[in-house]
Amino acid sequence: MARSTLTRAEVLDAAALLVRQDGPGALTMRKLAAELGTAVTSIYWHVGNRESLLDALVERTVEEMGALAPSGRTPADRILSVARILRRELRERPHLIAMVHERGLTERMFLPAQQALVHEVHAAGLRGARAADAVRAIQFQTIGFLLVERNRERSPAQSPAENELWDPAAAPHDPALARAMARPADPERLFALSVRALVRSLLEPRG
Amino acid sequence: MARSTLTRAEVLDAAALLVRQDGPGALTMRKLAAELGTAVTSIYWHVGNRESLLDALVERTVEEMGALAPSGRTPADRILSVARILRRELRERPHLIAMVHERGLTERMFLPAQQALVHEVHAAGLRGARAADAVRAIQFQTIGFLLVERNRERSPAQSPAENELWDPAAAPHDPALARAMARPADPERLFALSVRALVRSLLEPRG
DNA sequence: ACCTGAACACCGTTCAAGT
DNA sequence: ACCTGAACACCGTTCAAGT
Repeated sequence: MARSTLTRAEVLDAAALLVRQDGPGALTMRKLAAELGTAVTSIYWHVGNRESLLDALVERTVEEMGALAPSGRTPADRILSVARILRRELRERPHLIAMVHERGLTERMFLPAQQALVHEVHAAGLRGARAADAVRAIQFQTIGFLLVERNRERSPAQSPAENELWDPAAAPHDPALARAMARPADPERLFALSVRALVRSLLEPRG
Repeated sequence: MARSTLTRAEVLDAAALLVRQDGPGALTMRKLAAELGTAVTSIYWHVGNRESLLDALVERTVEEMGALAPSGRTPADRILSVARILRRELRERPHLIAMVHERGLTERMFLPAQQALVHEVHAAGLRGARAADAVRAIQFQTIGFLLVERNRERSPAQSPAENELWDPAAAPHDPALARAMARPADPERLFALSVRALVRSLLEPRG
């Protein structure tokens, strides 16, 4: 009942599964071999070594981020929709995205989104260097936000917790502010609010 | 010519040196022991194990981020100055900051900055929940920007490079835009521009 | 209280040998 | 062309033993 010969694609699939579940640290050549029912060394024949196996997974992830369709009536709305799509896609593949990030391929992964942003910013009337600045500012903000957000989620047991950090004494004249800082942030809301605020300012006439 | 007895502080110093130079991956218990001229196992007596050694380094970094003094005449200027100080501090300790980030302690590290932001946002007239949102939006943007920026620097050999990604055909009606996208971004400028744009919008009356 | 070497269970990788 | 086991050089960690 032996498998037909092992395939590079099979190796990648099994590896992707391990990484999706428990992150790259959980991907061991020996564990992977056990999963596939082969000798460790066969894997080397198909993918070279661990590093290039991970590279191949990253490459696949970058390709998967291809298509995206903005929606909304105004350029500002459509830009927000692009940001939201990015957010959703990234949140579905946290480990793999982190690996893309580590390999410095974030930019290439975001090219489709970047092109959509260029289109919208142009439609909003921005031109030349100012349009390029706006696209980059939005792109940095979106990606940056997601990196921060992901970090927060990964470590739910902050010490000290936010509410310990913000006792009312910290903002003596505005207890409502202190209370608001002590409450956990709603990332979805904060994300939309931030992108909207930045976009409003960038698309403003003059500048 | 034997050393006087080994010290926890000595272990931390030597470890910090290794990490500052080549990142946490370069910190090996055996290498560290060699550096200190002791047996590997002595280190365990002083710091427990590798993980808690790294934790201790991170703790020290968090403490070092303590003081910061905003400057400038308007709240908006002072907020920008806080963001700039953060940027400078973080750029001086890239590896350690990444470790703080990995351990989910970014928030605690940023508490002093957060408090400064609360002060300025309050001075600008914002109150309650709206002030809290503004503080968080600025904080997320600043930290996020730095994470993205750091990632770019760490991997200068993007493939394909930005200028290959942006040939003039990509933005048919605005060659100036295409040229601007093909040029490398100036992070310092983009950072100031982004923070200013976001702050302007957040501090605006109404909202 | 502090340090030591030996040993254990894990890695990634190479290589000569098989079919 | 594909797979194998043995071996190598590295890890972090534990432990009984020293002083």
